[in-house]
Amino acid sequence: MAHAAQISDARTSVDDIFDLLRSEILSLKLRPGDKLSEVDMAARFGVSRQPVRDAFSRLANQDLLLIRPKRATVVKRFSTREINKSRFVRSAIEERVLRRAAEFCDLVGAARLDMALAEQEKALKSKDVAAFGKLDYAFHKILCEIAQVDFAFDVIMAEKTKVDRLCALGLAKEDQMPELIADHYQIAKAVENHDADGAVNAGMKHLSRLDETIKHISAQNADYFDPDE
Amino acid sequence: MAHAAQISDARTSVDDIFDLLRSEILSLKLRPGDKLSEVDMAARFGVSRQPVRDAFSRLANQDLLLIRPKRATVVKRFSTREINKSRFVRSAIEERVLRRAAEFCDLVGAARLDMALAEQEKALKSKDVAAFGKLDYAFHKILCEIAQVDFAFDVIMAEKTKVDRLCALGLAKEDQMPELIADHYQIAKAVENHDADGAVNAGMKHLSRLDETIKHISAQNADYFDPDE
DNA sequence: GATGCAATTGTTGTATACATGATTTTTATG
DNA sequence: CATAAAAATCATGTATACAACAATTGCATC
Repeated sequence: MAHAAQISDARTSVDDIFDLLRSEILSLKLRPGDKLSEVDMAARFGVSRQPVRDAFSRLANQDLLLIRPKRATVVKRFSTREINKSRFVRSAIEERVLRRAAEFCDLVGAARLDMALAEQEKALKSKDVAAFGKLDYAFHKILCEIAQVDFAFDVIMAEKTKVDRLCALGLAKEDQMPELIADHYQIAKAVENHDADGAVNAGMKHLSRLDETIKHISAQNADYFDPDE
Repeated sequence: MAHAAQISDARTSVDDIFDLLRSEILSLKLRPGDKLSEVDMAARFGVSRQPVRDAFSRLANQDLLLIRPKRATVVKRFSTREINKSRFVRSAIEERVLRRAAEFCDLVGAARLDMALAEQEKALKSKDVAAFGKLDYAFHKILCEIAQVDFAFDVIMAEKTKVDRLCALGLAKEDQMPELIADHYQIAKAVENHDADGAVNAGMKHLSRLDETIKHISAQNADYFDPDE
């Protein structure tokens, strides 16, 4: 879900504002708790309040903004409940994907995985973190395609996006790349060998790395978290 | 997700319009492909276009409306891809929930399940389909609570809602109640006996009933479906 | 009668003005 | 100086008017 409501090619100013604000929120240029004013944004973009309102509304529907009528609009804080939910969903989905991938992987699929791994190694060598981020997405997408459940990637990406905003707070990703690639290697090889349990084990280990990162970050940035019970 | 953007107690006219239209769409009073006009709705609710616009925007973000700039706004048709996605997600989540429920179920949990089953039997006897619908939701919610993953119910409900709109097209639910309750009984007993595999098997059988219903409906109502490849 | 063009209608997008309520600042008072 | 009430400010909610474009309709023409 959470996608483009307009497939149409006609981009409106609402689309522009929405995209920009979204990226600023996800990259933490706008931080949890920051207040946003419709009139300020309108001035910034040189438009009236109306398009800004629409953009705000969309962002609120994606749980990135909290509109408090008659008070103010703020960037949403992290919620431990939402994080747990996201983690749970992703874990459940990925297990299914990996089991199916191990079942259906053929020579073409194996070749695609190997190629993806090679590109990741290349990104590692040139320490290109941004490129690795994209390759990470691509890797999981390939797994979904091998598993013949393309749509599962929608879900994974949606959940991953939520957590990415949190992880942007974290330490240098550069240091994590070797471990992550090693995980990917293990996953790919298990899938290629039709070893479903092995793939799931490797996948769960892969996901569990996130847990530690999140624990670490949430301890250090309590002010970015919702004070939910 | 798909929740209340406003936790606040101040309900606006946008909230009213949103809730009403949403229920009309989900209950198929408004049918896939139906055109909605902002001015018509505004007149109907006795407000200006603006609140209607906001409500439309929210519904579009929940994939219930499709806003086509400068053209029209229509109730979204069903998409087989979305249905498959929903089915996949729910299946994966429910498996996890059932495994955990079987692991964590204690006497209190067992008692709650038994009580829920009794209420369902009562609804069956009085042929109260509406009541059974709510009890169905409640049953799955109890399972999530026993599994200590309350948040999983959010996901299940979100996915269930999507499919419910489709199933509203279907045959009399009255006839299905006995089977569904029998499923619930099997699930509950397996969970109470800490039989994870048994619970999952029963759960998957339970979900697979939906598949047949959906297949049947989609064959008969092709015009309500997106012409996606 | 069929066809192509033009005017009309209907749709959403945007700008502006005002309403309403929460927040902040100011001011008066003890 | 502390405190409380009142006024000003600032936030979003709503109404109205106009703009831009797509679809439809009607009419003239062949």
